Amino acid sequence: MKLLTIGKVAEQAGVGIETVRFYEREGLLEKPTRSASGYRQFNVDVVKRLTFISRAKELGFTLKEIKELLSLRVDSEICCEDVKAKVDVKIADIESKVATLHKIKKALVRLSTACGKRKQTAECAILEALDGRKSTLTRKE
Amino acid sequence: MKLLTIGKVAEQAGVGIETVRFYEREGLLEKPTRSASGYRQFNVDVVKRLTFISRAKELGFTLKEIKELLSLRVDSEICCEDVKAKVDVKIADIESKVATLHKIKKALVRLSTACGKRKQTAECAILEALDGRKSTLTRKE
DNA sequence: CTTGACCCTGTAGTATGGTACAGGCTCGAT
DNA sequence: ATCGAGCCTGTACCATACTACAGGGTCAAG
Repeated sequence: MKLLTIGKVAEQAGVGIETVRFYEREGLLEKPTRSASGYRQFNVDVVKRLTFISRAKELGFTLKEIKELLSLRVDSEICCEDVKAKVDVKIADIESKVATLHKIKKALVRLSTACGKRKQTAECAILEALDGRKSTLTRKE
Repeated sequence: MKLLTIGKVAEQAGVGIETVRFYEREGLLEKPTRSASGYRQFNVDVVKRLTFISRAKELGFTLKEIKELLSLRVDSEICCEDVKAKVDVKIADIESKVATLHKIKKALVRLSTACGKRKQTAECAILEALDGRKSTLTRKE
């Protein structure tokens, strides 16, 4: 089992060293073991976790939500019914996000194809895309 | 053409009054006309714009990116080639987001169905979902 | 055995996206 | 005419998610 220093982990995950320490403080990464001199010794799989966090952030999940997503796995060995309920909420969340993205994309595609053909039709396409529908995303209180 | 006060606009869009003023300052909403006494007079379509901003935010777009998305429509009458290029970048962006969401969703579905059946198989599903793929999302520098 | 790259803790500062006053004017119903 | 709800500007503050020191210890190559 290979152990990495914080610098290696950060580099491989494409994040800053301070960010790794920050995530550790915030409980998104579990506390690593320490060398005799106090250096953090990370397991390689932390890189994967960091990558996941970065992606999830790009998708509009907050660190709090990401922490929940990540904890689903750990908790799943404890109380399965609860976890299933939580997971299903997240799934609905994601489906809603995907649906909204599809609408925006459709509007953009319309804009793109209209470009250079009939300019007038493209007007307001983006705004119209989401017209009238109420968001079903769970509120971040 | 109906004009609305800031309070009405905020209420109808489900955001705070301060938020509307903030977006105006940041250039996400164009400066509304003013009444003799200085009250803002918003056109009804601002509600739509505000709703769009809220949704887009949930999808991980920054206000800066949202501003760009919204400006695509206005600019489209000015320089079409440029706009098309920008729009196409946004489309690729969205496709990448959707793809990542699908992966996370798949992992969650796996977790959900595994729940209560074979507990062991669900382990790490979420992390494995995104393993090894590099994000193609455009960086927010 | 030194020197430079790397690590430690702790604290402070930054950017983003709001949110909350303070202090004051306005509008409309009574 | 007056009183409360609503609007104005301006400034200050907040949470989130980092980012950047300061001041000091560690490790390994030469």
